[in-house]
Amino acid sequence: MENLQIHIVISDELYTKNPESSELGKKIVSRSIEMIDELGFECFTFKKLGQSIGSNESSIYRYFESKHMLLVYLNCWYWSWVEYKLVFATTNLQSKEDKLSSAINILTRKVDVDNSFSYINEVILNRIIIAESSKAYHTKEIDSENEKGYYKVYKRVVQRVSNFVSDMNPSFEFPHMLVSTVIEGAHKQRYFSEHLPSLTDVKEGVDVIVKFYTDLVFKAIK
Amino acid sequence: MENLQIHIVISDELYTKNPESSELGKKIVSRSIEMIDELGFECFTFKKLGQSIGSNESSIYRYFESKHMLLVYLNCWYWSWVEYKLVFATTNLQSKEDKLSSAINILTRKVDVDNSFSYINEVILNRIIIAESSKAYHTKEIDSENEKGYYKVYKRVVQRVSNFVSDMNPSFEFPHMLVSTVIEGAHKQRYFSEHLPSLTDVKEGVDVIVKFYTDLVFKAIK
DNA sequence: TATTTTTTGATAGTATTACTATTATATTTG
DNA sequence: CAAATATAATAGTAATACTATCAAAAAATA
Repeated sequence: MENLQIHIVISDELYTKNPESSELGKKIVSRSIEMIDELGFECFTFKKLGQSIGSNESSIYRYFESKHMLLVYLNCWYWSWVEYKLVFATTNLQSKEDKLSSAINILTRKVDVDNSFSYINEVILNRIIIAESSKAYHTKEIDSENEKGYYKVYKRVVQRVSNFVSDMNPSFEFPHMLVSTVIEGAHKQRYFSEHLPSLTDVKEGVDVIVKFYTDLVFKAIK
Repeated sequence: MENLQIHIVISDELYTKNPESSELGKKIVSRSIEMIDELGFECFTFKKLGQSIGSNESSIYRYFESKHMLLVYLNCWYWSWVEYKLVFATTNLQSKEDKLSSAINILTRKVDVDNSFSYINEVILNRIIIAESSKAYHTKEIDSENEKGYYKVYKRVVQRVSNFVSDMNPSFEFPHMLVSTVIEGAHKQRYFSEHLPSLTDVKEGVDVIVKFYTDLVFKAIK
């Protein structure tokens, strides 16, 4: 893919000070992605992050209210990026089948390097979204946070692909369920294939996840 | 369902002292289910649990090493109970279709009261499994804990239903992926329907989740 | 260039968590 | 009734997830 220097804009409700507005802010985001991946979300702390980037804990709190909000921010960044990929890949496609299968491909494939967004490593970000993102919304605050719009990008991605499903088969009753099942399922399968492989049918070397979910969708809506 | 007083046996690696061996132990389990549901796993602590059951924090630690291990225990109890339901519902069924659709029904339906297990409320337990169980295995310790067998019951449930899938269509390549997608998907859809309804197509009153996943499976393996 | 404003760093402090350790007191069992 | 076991009470620890304050550095502006 080309190196378009595109900018992903994140709603200012998700941060206290925009991390894109300074070098320190970008360092906080990029290093936090690496550290959450290395340590897991539970063991990751702002203190450790500060030490690792040669900055102070209190400075990080000036960008993000809490590590929870940082995870919400990363989640939003990730889905904005997926949405961009999705729109980019499906615009100008003529056939409805191609649009849908291209969308499923984007949602279920293994993420590879994208140099359009310099300070964020999408491969690692994808790994932490798979492993940790559910901790952002499996909390007692989900309803109030949803009202504040924290998850609207994710919902928009589901809506876009649901529209492709409905375009193919307008009488199919469950497009949103199908699409959210595919997205969440593909993530789970990648996690399982690494840690609980008997819950999958992934063979070494071959990436069957895209194929599995593509077949599933096209058969479901037939 | 009949009131068979059946006993679910949990591997002794999951507790320090068997909670079924005393009144206090049973109280710990039953009240912890309620409290995790009320407070969420993050805000639930052994101290609060102790206060609530009129017992001491240190006494609870004598049964469970940590609140993480308690969650693993509850997870295991839940899947052992599902496995029992599954075997009970499918034994003696003659047709392969009936076996599979009965299994999908067990895995995706809304749980209702079961008085066979006196001190555990399965309705609430189901709710916390949906909302909190992923926190048990989305940790950095997953691989070592999997080796210790903490997730073997869940894997056995997936295996059993995968066998039904393979019985129906021996050439279907991805039975485990299909079954784990259905189980995880149905849980997610129940969570979404309550908190992020735009990710689903659930209408008030009607339970479409069972129908959706049943259709999905039968179309997938055709 | 000087001054003001903004940003960052350093330090200290708090309440809570997730435990461990010790000892005393009940309760059960032989 | 004695011995063993289970539970309760209390204290203590290191770490977490912050907040508050103030000084120093850097950037913006006059």
